[in-house]
Amino acid sequence: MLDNDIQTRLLQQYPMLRELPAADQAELMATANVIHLPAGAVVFDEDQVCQGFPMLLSGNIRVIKAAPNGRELQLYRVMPGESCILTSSCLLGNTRYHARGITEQALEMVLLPAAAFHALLEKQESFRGHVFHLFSDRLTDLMQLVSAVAFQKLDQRLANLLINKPNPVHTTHQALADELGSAREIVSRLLKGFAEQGWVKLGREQIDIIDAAALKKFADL
Amino acid sequence: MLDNDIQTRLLQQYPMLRELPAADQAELMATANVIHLPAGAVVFDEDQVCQGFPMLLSGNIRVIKAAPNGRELQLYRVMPGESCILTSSCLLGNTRYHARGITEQALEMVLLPAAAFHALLEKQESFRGHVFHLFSDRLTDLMQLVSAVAFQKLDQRLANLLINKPNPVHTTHQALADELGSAREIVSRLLKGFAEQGWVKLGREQIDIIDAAALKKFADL
DNA sequence: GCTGTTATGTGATTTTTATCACAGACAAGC
DNA sequence: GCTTGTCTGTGATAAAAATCACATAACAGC
Repeated sequence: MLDNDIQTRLLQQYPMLRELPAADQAELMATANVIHLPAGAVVFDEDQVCQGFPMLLSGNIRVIKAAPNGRELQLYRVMPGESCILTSSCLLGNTRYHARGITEQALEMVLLPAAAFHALLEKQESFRGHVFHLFSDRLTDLMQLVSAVAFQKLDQRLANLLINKPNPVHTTHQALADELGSAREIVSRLLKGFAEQGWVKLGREQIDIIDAAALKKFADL
Repeated sequence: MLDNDIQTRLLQQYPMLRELPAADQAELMATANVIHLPAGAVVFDEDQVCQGFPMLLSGNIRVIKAAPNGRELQLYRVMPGESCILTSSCLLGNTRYHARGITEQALEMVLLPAAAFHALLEKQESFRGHVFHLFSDRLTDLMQLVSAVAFQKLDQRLANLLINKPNPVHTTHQALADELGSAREIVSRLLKGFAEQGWVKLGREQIDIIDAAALKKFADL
């Protein structure tokens, strides 16, 4: 059972829930539960069964594919208000997870149990539409990812990654490598190259983007 | 309007349609149309709007991402009885295609117009379930693809590709390269390596797999 | 048979990415 | 201050893939 504060915030992040008939909304609030996780926690992992449909209130989840040798590749991030295509897929197809979800910052989320999710999906056209729209958006991202990994050089992918982050980029080279599915040294060297071009300025856990236009141009060369 | 022969074959390939109420089934048969395409035809392309939901009777579609430099990568194949996740996604999210679909052999398919697709999805739980199950399966494939492209070496991916095709593999090195997103020369050389190991025997447009077990072992090393 | 087309083999070379092995730099805590 | 741990820079190599440039081989149609 969700308390009042949580309910308010849930409706703020997922306004589609407001469109539910009062009874359904009440039932949702009664059957869902809140989950708190610290940063770096594993939300779900490869081959695990899916527990329910997550709706994020704060924090976010990095969904990654881990390679046996310790390298990883980020598939996408789930932010508050968004949905996790993998979870939807598991729930719809009754399959297991094929990736790992890790909290980036401390996470607060409402988990709608599988049965309730299915019931809502069945009854409520608006809910369904919303879920599938999110689903479709994410698939588009995944396609771009495949194409980038297959055809683009790492330097272009890195440039693209940088310009899609808020300007002084506050992160480590290792974290960037993990998003790209590569190794830290490579990222360091490529960044050095960018710095020599005058496109960025490097600092500890910080990258200042000086010439975003040049980066952009380089990224989709 | 579909003729009787087509209707019969459609129901054979997509038995889920039998579960529809007679009226809905009749309407579907009335609004859908048959499309014939020769081998190598473009069924849909990047940035195109989605026309409807395809159901294949014979032939198949290769769904690929094309790189600007002429290289390509196969995302998946659609066979009779299956559905195209990209099309579903476009229809659900009202977005455009993000890949290209090309017929491999001559194609015969029934196209359910977008409006009819949405109506069925709305009304018929069984239809919905089926569509989403296929959706989910395909997503799993896509995840495996991302992970393979990101982490596996080409020789392993090639080995894996070979053992998943009917034995004597009848295809060209270029076609294999296109499936893998690589270049023909590389595939030729790797195949030569396999032949030297005694795993395959090479011929023109034909690869005989002699030691599938060894290939398999090598593939998921 | 000859001819054009498509498929394959292969050497030489370059580019890109990965790996290993440290050295230095910076920050936080004592 | 010093110590410890994390982050970054960098050289040396190696490995994997891509690219270029042809040579040969097989087949298809006259």
